[in-house]
Amino acid sequence: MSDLLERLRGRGWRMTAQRRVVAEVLDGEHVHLTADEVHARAVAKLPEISRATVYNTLGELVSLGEVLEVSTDKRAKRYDPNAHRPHHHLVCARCGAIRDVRPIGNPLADLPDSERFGFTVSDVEMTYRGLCPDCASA
Amino acid sequence: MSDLLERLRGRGWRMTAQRRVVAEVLDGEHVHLTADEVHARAVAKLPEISRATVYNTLGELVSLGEVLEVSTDKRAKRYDPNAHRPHHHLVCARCGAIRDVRPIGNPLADLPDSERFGFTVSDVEMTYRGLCPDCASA
DNA sequence: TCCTATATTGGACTTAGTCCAAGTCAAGCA
DNA sequence: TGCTTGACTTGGACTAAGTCCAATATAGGA
Ligand SMILES: [Mn+2]
Ligand SMILES: [Mn+2]
Ligand SMILES: [Zn+2]
Ligand SMILES: [Zn+2]
Repeated sequence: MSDLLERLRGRGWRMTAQRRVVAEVLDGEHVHLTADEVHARAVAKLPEISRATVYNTLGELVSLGEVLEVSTDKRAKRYDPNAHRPHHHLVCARCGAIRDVRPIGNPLADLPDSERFGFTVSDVEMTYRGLCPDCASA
Repeated sequence: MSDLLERLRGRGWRMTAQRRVVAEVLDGEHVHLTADEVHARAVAKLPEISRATVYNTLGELVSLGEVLEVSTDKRAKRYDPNAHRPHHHLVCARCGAIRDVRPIGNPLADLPDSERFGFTVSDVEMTYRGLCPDCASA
């Protein structure tokens, strides 16, 4: 994620301890944390970081296209650092576990003109639901 | 929607003025109202109906499978009476207009085993995004 | 018509998130 | 290296969406 920090510096960002910590927390694959989870992990590394700064930083990262907001459940938004390789999500209906998935085919092409109601369709978001191995065997 | 009222009576529901009004408000196609919108329209017909009752009734309808909860934007949940014919949604990114759509093919089959991570996948929810005719021409 | 389990109500409470005025500090410059 | 300053951070107040509850009302069966 230090390439992320580089890109941000390139865009004129001041490199503060808070922003560095948020970027660190958002590192890895299958990472889909809520703002409060990001805050909790950030506090572990930098105790004085505020909720407001976490929200600010996440919002900035989203509007720069470096992080995606996903709303797979009906609760808090989740923040997904895997923004540069398009993907969809598979969610456990019981425990909430989330995985990144890449279905085959092009779902945009599967919406016939007669079902477009004159819209200019540019994007599709898919959420698969089911039970993860742990929850299925319990 | 009076067949809905019949089904509810059959399930032992007391038929109150409040429940009748909520059911009336949720009538039609392409209906995707928030709880507050349902409440506002219900108040127009039955001024003394409370927010709590609207939430209670919507929750009951959802758990009976008569109404779907959809979260197409990141704001309030929307309530969709079109629960008996499976469908997906097409949302205008600018004004929020929502249409019911039926893509061709079976998106469940498009998720290869190697992308299932051992999950038992049972369902998929698709949200197409774009601009509605009005917003595209503005 | 009466009775009572079921439904409704208003308001307090919670959760997720936004906003702001005041204080702090990163980074360019002397 | 030390100043300066505008960008950044902070805590707390505020909002929106939704839940919960004790008190009250009523649908529908006896
Ligand atoms: Mn993801
Ligand atoms: Mn719908
Ligand atoms: Zn699970
Ligand atoms: Zn529109």
